[in-house]
Amino acid sequence: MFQKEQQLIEDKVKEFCKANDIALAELKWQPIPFSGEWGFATSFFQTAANEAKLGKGNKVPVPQKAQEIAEQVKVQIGSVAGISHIEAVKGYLNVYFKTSEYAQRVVDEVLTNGANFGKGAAKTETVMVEYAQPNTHHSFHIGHARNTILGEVLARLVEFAGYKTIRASYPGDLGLGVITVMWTYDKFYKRQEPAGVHERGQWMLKIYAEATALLEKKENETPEQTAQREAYEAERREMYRKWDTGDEYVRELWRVTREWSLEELRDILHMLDVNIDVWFYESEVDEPSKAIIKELIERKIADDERAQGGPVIVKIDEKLGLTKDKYRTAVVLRNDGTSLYLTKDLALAKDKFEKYHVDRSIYVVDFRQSLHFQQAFKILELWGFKQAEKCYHLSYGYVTLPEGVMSARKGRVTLFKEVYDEAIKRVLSVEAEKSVDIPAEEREKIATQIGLGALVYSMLCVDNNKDIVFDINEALSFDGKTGPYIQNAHVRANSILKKSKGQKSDLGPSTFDYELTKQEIELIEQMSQFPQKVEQAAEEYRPLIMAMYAYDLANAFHSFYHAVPVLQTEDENVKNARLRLVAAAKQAIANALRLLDIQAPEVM
RNA sequence: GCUCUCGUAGCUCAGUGGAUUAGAGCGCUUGCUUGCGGAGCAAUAGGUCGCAGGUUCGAGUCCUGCCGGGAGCACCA
Repeated sequence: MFQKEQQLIEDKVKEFCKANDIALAELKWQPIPFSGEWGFATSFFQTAANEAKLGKGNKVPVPQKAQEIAEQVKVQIGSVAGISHIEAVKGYLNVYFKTSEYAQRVVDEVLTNGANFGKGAAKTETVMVEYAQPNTHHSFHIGHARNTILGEVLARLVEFAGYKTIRASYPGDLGLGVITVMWTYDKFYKRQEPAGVHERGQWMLKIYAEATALLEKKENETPEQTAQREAYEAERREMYRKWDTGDEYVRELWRVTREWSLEELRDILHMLDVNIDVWFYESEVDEPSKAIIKELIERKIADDERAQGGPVIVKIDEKLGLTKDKYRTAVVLRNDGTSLYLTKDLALAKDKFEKYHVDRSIYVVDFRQSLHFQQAFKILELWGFKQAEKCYHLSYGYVTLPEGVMSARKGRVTLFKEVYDEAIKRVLSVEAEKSVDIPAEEREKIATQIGLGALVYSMLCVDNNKDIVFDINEALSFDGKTGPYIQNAHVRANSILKKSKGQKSDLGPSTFDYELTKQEIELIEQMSQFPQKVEQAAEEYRPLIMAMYAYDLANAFHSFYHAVPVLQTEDENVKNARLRLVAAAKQAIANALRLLDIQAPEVM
C-alpha cells in the first residue's frame, strides 16, 4: 500500500550504495515487528557480509557493520513525504509511516474493494486443480473430505490470486473394488437398496465390507468353505471380464450403481459449496490410454513382455541413466491388455493440456501416491510431452482414526455425512442455550454453517504434509483456534454495525488523526497483510497460510472488540473512524472465510 | 535394501537463514459481564527445537551421518 514510498526509498538506498561503492545485497522489505507504529524495514546484514568478504571494513563484526550502513543510509535518505520518520537500529533500517495516513489508506482500500479486497492482478495463465477423486461404489469418508476441502481452497486461492482456474474431479469408476460391489449387489441384495441418497451410499459400503469378508481366505476353512469362496471369486472375475468386453447386462448394472455414488458425491460437493467445472472418469480415459502405450512400445520407451507372459513395462531409471532406484520400473499395461491406474493418468494429463488448454496442472492426491505421480510425469517426459514439467502433485498426509487406518474393506471408516450430522447436532445444542433470540428455523441453517466451519477449519489448520488423526471432539471444537472463533469475530463486527444503523454517525466521514490504541493498530496491521497472504498461499499451494492468517485477523478483531469502545465513544470523529474500521474488519474476515470455503454468518 | 516424509511446551500444531526472552490452541492456574454478544478478553506456568557433526559473521531453519515414527517400491486404485 506504500509501494510508491518504498520504491522511492529503495532507489535512494541503491544510489547511495553505488556512489559509495558498497556491495548492496538484494533489499528484502518486511513489516517492522510490533512497535505500535507501522512501517517497513530491511536489514543490511547481507550487505555487511558482502563487504567483509571483499576484505573491506577492517574486520568490523557483521552486525556492527550493518548498523553503520543503516545509519549512513538513514542520513542519506533524509525526509520523505508520507513517512513520519526513519531509524537505524540493530542493523535494520526502519521506515515509519504517518499513522493516521496509513490507517486511512488501509481502511479505505478494504472498503472500496469490498469482496475483491486482497485480490491479485489478473494473470494470463490457466491452472487446473484436480481433486475430489473418490472411488464410486463406496461412500464418501472423512479422508475424501480433507482432499476435497484442500483442493477447493487451493482453487479459490489460485483463482483469487488472479489465475484462470478450472476445477476438475476424477472419480474412480472402474476396478476390482467397483466390480465387487456390483457382484454382491447383483447376487444377494438386488432391489433391497434403501431410498435416501446417503443411506444408499452407506449401504453400498456395508455390502462391500460383507463381500470382502466372503471372498477373504479364512484360517481353518472346511473344504466346502474353500470351494464356496473360490466359486464366488470366479463369479467376481467373470463379471470383471464381462464388463471389459462390454456385456450389456453388466454394463447396465454398472451404470445404475455408479450413478448412485455420483449422486451422493454431487450432493456432498453441494454441501461443501464445491462446483466442479470438468468431470473426468477413469472409464473414459481407459481406451485412449491404451493408444498411448502402443506408441510407447513402438518408440521403444516401453518394453512389451507380454509374449513371455509378462506385462508392458517402462524401465524409467534405466532410460534416464540412473544407477540407484529412484523411479524404478513401472507396469503400464497388464498382461491381458487391460489398463492400470498409471496407464490412465497418462491419457488424463494429455487431455488436460490439449483439450482444456491449461498451463499448469495440480493433482491434489495423498502422499502415498507420490511414486505413482513421479513415474507418470517421468513417463510423459520420456514420451516427449513437454507439459510434463507443468504437472505438480500436491501431496498431503492422510486422515486416520484413533483406532488406525480407515479401511473400506473392513468397514472401518468415518463417513463425512455422519460427522456432518453430528456437527449440526452439537451446534444446535449450543445454540439452544446461547442463541435463544434467533428463530428456530434460522438456527438450523446457522448450525450448518458453524458445524461445517469447525470441520473445514480443522482440516485446513494443519499443513498438507502432516497426517491427521481424526478426533471428532477436536474437529468439532468451537473454542480457541477454530472456524467458529473466526466466524464469531465476523458476527461481533456485524453486531456493532447493525446497532449503529439508525445512529446518524453511520459510516460518516472520519479521519484517524487521533491517538490509536494498540488494538486498533494491530487490527489495521493484520488487514494490510491480506493481499500478500493470498499471494503467498496461492504461489506456495498452501491453504494453511490463509487458515493461519484468518485466525490472526479474527484474533486481532476480538482483542480490539474487547478493549476499544466503538458506539460508546463520545467523540464523533473517533466513533466514525472506528465504525469504518469495524466495517473494514468485517469485510476482511468475510473475504478470508470465503477463501477457506467457510460461511460467514451474520448472527450465531 | 532403496526412495519419500515427519520428529519443536503434557497434548495438537505454527515457525525454511537474521531484531535481546522460539510462537499459537487445548489442558493446568488466575483474573475480567452496572460495557458493542463470554463460542470472547487478559495474565501465569510449561521447551536440551530427536542426536552428532558441518557450512556461515549468524542455524529450529541449509548440508552430511545416525536414531526413532509413518508411507511407498512390477501387473490394486
